[in-house]
Amino acid sequence: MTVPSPSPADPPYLQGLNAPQREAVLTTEGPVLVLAGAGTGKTAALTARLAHLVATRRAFPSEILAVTFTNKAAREMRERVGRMIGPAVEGMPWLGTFHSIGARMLRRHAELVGLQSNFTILDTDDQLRLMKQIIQAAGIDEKRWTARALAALIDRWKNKGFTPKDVDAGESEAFANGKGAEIYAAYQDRLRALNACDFGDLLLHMLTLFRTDREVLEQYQQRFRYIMVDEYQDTNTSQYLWLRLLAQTRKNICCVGDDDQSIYSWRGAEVANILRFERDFPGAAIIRLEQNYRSTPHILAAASGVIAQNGGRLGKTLWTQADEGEKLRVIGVWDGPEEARRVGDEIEGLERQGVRADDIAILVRAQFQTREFEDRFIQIGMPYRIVGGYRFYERAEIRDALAYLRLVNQPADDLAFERIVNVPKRGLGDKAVEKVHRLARAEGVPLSLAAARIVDSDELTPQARRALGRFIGDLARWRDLATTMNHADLARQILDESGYTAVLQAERSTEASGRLENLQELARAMEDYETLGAFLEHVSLVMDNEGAQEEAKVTIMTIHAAKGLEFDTVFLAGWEDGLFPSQRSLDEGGLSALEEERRLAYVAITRARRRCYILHAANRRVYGQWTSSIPSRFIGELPKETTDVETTMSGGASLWRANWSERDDPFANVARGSGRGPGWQRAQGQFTREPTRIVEARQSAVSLGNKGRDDISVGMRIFHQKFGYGRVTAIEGNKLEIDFEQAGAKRVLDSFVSLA
DNA sequence: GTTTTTGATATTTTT
DNA sequence: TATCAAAAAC
Repeated sequence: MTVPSPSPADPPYLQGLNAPQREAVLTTEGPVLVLAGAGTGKTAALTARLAHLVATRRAFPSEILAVTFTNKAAREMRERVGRMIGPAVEGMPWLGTFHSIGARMLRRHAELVGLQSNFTILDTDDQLRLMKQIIQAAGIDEKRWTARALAALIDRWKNKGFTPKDVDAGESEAFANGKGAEIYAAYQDRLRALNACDFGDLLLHMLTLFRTDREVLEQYQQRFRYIMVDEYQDTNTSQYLWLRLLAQTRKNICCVGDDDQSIYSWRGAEVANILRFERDFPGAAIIRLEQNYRSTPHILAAASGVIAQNGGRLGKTLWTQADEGEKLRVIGVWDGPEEARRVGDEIEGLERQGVRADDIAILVRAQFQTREFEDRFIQIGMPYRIVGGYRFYERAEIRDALAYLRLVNQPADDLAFERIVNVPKRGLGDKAVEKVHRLARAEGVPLSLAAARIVDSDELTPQARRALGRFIGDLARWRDLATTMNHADLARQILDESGYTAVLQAERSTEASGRLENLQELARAMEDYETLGAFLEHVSLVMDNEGAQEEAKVTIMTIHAAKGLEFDTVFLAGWEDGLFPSQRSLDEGGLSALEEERRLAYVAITRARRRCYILHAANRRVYGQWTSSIPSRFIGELPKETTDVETTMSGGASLWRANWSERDDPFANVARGSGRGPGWQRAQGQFTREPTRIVEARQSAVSLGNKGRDDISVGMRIFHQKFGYGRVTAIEGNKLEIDFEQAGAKRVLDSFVSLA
């Protein structure tokens, strides 16, 4: 296809796009694969394409299926398309994540798979608790086959598009004493009885329907004139089959992705899907977006140098018109704390040069690495933000409150019932709940119904009977109120009348007051939704909540969480063999696991616009044990001319090297011999060393401190934002040593505490 | 029925 | 080293 050159007559959505981007927009008919490298304006092309389809009346907005993986990506696309085509974007019900679209479809056809349309969407936590019950019922050794492992197994099957019938005997044999498929079937039966489904089901149920019910499939094939898929490299088999069925008749499917950024294979993503696109859709147009608008040539060269070590790539050559910029800096330090200190120092230096904290990110391989930085930043008073960790809707108090609401919304939700039947404590222990369980099983009814019946009998002790009766009565009343009352107010009333708030108020700790605030925030968030059902759906599908971004902060997060983001300055911490690439990927998984780690390295480097620091430490504490390690092999793959290497160890490179020299390392010969064997790094790990020098360094830093405030003295009780209440045990300049009631002994800056 | 003690167990986590 | 869940003690 010939690509029109830019002209003033271009519609607005084409302006500012380069030639390949235009081609991606204008090639509307037939299958299209857009290979979009990091920072090549993928989203711009995708949204313009959507606008183009609507503007040229090729399809109504409601006839376009546009799927993403994250809510964030979906939201962003909706906003950008809205800016181009105006309010017509409101009529795009089929722009969303795989799961939200799957849920929307499934609610319309729920009865065809044996569910009611108000089914509950279970999260991982519910899933696990359910699995535990099934394991017990099946009489399987819980130690050998944990609920976690079996849930993961079923997840994997669902990702592959397997229903219990499709699990072949060989695979079933290998798990849970050959009961794999049986457990899977039992799990599905339970879900149906609970009128619930898990994340995998949102796709799998629809896939099954598409396969078995021609009418349903044709209805959607007819409707979707055009299909667009973002991050195609992350699709799993079930999603792939789902898409292929939908695209079968019209074949207007446009997939955008980057095989080099496939980092979710452990979540079921199949890079193969993108690699074989041409075979699946013969005659597909392949468009490469290779002009990078994000990073400097040095950063691109470094990223390319690393990813070039991988085999089986579709291959892209990123280029840029940007100025050369700074080289990457590879910094070797003695240990984890020094790494954090060093990064803190660099950031302070950058801020003095006018770099804003929002433009800086620290990316780590694993969540536990964030702690070292958190400790340091609290100490020096640097504002930071940790992305990931617990999310709002995963907090215990929120999940409790949600369980109440779920039970009001859907009486058959046994998992919700179990969660809160004795929360807050109302004297209904295992014994009482067990009786309700038995009755429910015997009569084949939900727990809440069984509970209502058992209250009318003399099965329970008078105390339990009274408590359960009250609970059931409350539930009935709330359900009644739900028909008339605004649901946010209902939530507040439920929390009050159940005694949940009272218990927290009685607790009087910082934690408890935080929880109360969270609950208030929950009720407030409910006001944004039309119905209780709509709110619960939102919660199930959107596990994150965006808190308002107040002040400029440095962001600390995992590389996985950083995918799709960009920052001026990026610090990549912990580039050591065994941590990154992870020990797991070195021990098992073979070449493909290592290559995924390498793609992760590629993603990490390409997050940087202008400056990229890579750090590695000689010693690190892992699970409380000091472990020494060598720089990541990925550092060796960085092209020499793009990097500056330095080490901050006072002893210089010799000391650094001494750490694994033959002089005191019994495994040195193994190490030098193979250098690549999977086992030797672990052997290296046995060799530990206590870094006494660090303690001295800390003390000297303290003595340099300012003179501090004069309203605090030893023995005073103070309050700290993060650590709560504590007593001052020592003062050194502006630094305080405090014995916190909750957090134990910590060293903090005096400006961060207030008098209690 | 609730609280304390022990003990095993640890990546990445879009939905 | 922390955490979280199951077992034991209260």
